[in-house]
Amino acid sequence: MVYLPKKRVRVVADFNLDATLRSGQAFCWRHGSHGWSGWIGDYPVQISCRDDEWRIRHDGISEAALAHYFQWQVPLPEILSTFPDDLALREALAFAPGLRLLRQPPWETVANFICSAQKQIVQIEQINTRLRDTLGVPHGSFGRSFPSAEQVYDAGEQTLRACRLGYRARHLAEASRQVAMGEVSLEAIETLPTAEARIELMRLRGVGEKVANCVLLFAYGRHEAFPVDVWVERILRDLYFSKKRKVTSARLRDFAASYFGPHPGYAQQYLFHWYRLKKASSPQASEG
DNA sequence: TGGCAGGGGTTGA
DNA sequence: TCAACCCCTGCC
Repeated sequence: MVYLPKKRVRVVADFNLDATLRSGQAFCWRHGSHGWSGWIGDYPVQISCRDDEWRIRHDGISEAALAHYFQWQVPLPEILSTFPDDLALREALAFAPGLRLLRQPPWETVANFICSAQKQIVQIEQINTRLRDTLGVPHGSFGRSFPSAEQVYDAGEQTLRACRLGYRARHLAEASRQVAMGEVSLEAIETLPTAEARIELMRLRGVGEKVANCVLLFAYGRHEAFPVDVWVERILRDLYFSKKRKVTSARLRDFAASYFGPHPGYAQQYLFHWYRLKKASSPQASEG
């Protein structure tokens, strides 16, 4: 265990670190006996919670950057109060109170979700680690930060295949080139309306509608983005539709856009986390 | 211990 | 609309 300097101890209301980091939105955090270790951009960070007090060790990251990443300034109760009052959401909220959507670095988020195609969370975490170990910049004995688009582009597809990305290597190599060459500006996307931002992201190789929505939600803070993957499809069909009738994916998307209010992305994160960890593993899972 | 099915998607025909 | 794409895990 490598310890970073302890520079800050602070208390944050309505913040559930475990649920936030286990909910499948970030892949650079690892839990150990001393809490969570991970990265915020190029900065290694260690966090634990004891006696309702957050103990944060880091190496130079600003307080503003910490708050931005964890979205501590977001009025969570106000957002949750906009959710429709149904049984599933009530259970999901009770299961993980204080779960927050992160604001992760755009390039790292794009790369992670390009690699996520047909992968389980554990496997995405392994790929994230291999990309860091192979291509990232060393930060003392703590490890390596996530490689930039330029570093991934320089590495080339064969190196990415050696990181066991499989067919995703070609996608990530090409996407890194598009970003490194400035064909797609991840900075400019920040200022675009969500619909235009989605189209711009989907110009990247390996980025379809689902990945684009993940990036919009987890990197750009667009709570209106609603990624529909096989889990979310499963959840919506199970909880909100009759199992006897076939429901198309397009119908599910329309339903989500109109049903969950102004923050559907937040709602899906609570449902996803709850359903994946609790409901799917319970004997009643198929009873709906 | 090895074979097999399937997984948090995208692309291109 | 559908096959192809790679690798890993769980199951038998």
